[in-house]
Amino acid sequence: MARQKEEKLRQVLEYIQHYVAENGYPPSVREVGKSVGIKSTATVYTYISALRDKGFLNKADNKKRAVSLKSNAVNIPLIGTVTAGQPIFAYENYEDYYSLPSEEFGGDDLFMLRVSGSSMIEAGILNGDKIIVHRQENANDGEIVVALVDDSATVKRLFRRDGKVILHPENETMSDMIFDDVKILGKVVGLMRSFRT
Amino acid sequence: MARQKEEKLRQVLEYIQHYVAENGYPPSVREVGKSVGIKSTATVYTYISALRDKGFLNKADNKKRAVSLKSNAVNIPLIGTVTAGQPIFAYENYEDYYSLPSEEFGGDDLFMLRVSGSSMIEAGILNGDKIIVHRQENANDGEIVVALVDDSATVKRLFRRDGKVILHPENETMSDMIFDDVKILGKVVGLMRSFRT
DNA sequence: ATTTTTTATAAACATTTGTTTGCGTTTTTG
DNA sequence: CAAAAACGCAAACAAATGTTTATAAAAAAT
Repeated sequence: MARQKEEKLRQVLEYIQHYVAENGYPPSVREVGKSVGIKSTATVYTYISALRDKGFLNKADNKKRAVSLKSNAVNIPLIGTVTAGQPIFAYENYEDYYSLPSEEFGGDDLFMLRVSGSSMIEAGILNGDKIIVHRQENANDGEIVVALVDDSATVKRLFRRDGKVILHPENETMSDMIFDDVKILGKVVGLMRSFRT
Repeated sequence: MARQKEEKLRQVLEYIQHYVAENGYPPSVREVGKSVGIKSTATVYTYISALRDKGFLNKADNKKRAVSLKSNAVNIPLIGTVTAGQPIFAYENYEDYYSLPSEEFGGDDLFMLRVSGSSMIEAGILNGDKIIVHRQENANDGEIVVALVDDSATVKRLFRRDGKVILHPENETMSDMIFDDVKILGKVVGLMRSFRT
């Protein structure tokens, strides 16, 4: 009966996936059992635990319907407004969620920002674009970063020269900003644009 | 106390959205209450019921954590390769799925394509970008389209002059392509870029 | 100010559901 | 075939959680 188990595990996982897709919330242990043809909740329980141990899903202890699939998507919040004083990751600032494949934008601490202005036009970042930012306090020379200048977030390419920090706009008509120090909010790792109005 | 209610409803809905995005499964009534600052489960219960009645979410009776959001996302397939003979929307060509907010990219018949080449660089469309395309056979003057030229998909701005179709690259170093007729695959409605390797 | 309506609370109740335990059954192993 | 391991089951238990009811507090209306 060694093979049976693998087969059952697959069935259970598949059912959970379907159930979540259909209902928007996870199934209970008993619902899984009924559908897969297992009469004991204990058996289902061990299967689900096994799936968790193998890393196919997440499971919170003692909570009802608290399994979730390891999806290959990350949910990234769009930050409405960056306020200087408050932490970026405060719920109140979340305007929307975007769900993107994690292979591409993987990792934690991601957020999105709406770009205003055309200072990065030559890097292909236009006014109105939404940039995907990895939150970090530092960045390497030449990387595109989001920095806090005058209490608002600005996107520029970062350089360090002679102990100074240079925020370089990719736009011929604009000139570099030079600082002794600058607060970096994160590094730009992606971008999204909509041509709709 | 008339206004309070609307505000609380909004808070509850927002919290549920955040919770689901973070955890993959819905919150319990008590968790909602704790976060929104309502001490009675009964109050939360009425709010959730109200949200269901107003159509903001689905809710199953007597089940734990069985609320689900009315999904506002569209799943858009990334088309691996465009083959001249075969229909674009053949499953075999689907390379991945991207789930994006429908307010922004709403509608059916959307697909994504990977851009190769830099013919649209001045429109902010770079080599390696993924464009979001609405499938349609026609487009208006001045719109950016995906057209089939020599059995492969190309992205250009479309113009019609004197009965001819002009595919105009947004790149100084390249020149227009002029045809009597051209097969249009769709109109570009969005774009996604990843700065990762 | 008084009445009415709305909103919030606490407490109790009813179910669902996660988890554990012990025992039977099947499959594998030697 | 016998022993061991793996698997499944039922039943019971323990929590978490949805739901209802009666009551208090607050806000709005009169």
